[in-house]
Amino acid sequence: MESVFEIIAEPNRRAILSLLVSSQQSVGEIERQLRMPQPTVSKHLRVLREAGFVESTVDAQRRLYRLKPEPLQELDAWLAQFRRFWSGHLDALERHLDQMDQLTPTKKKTTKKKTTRPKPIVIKEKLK
Amino acid sequence: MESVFEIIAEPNRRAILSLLVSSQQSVGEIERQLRMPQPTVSKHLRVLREAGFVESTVDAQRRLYRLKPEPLQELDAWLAQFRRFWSGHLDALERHLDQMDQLTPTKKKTTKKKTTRPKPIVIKEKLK
DNA sequence: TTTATATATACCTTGACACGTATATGTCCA
DNA sequence: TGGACATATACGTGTCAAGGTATATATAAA
Repeated sequence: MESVFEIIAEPNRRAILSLLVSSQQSVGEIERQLRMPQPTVSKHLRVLREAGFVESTVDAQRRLYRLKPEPLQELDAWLAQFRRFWSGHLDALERHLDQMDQLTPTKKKTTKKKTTRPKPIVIKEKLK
Repeated sequence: MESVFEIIAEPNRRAILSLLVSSQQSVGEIERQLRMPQPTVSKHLRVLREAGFVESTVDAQRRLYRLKPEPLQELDAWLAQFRRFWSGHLDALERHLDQMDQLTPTKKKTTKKKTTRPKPIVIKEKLK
């Protein structure tokens, strides 16, 4: 369980991270919101903590976990080398994501209206 | 091997992706540059192909593999939810990355000069 | 101090996947 | 047509991580 990549490969861990993005949570709160057994939550939190994704503070019996930015920024840094590449493929991105929307229906099937999606940010910096 | 995240969890696959970012490569070229056995390369390429990370064209006996942007963009999209969060922690990022530099010595230990690093891009768009 | 609540950890089992070795498939060239 | 070259796949093996169940630790509350 070395790399950032292996850590986020686990869906439950990603769920925990996404949950913590809004605010810090106790183990019990995570447990309830994600409907996973308490030992599972604790074990994943341990992995996340040891990898630097989260940190915790003690509040009586509770432990409050909150997000730490560095590992995710590291992931972002890795991804940077590809941004230059895909800047030439923005149209393909639109098609791909719109297709994802089709496959994951949101509310009800109304008339297909053109999805307004924020333009991706293209980074132009020079990469080694 | 469902998700994008599991695909890139494997170091050799990440190496292949990084290699393909410059230009398309044949299996043999990848094999030589990354010094991994040919079946290993082929198997990883298969995984990458089935997950949409790469595509190949036939050139006589060779197969030329090139990058496709969509899955990596999907990863980028997932990461987006955290950017707003870490925009308040830019200083911590600097410290973290500079620390990484320390641990991975580049040329020789000269006097510590302030590393010039391009400012991270902060995305201000609204996220659900 | 007992009991309840909150969290962490130990142990076991299972399954997935990465690797190595061998071989199959396919294309070029002599 | 028969090898040489390039790539893909099949099979057996070992490792490792995730889950379940049980239990340990620690703090609050009665």
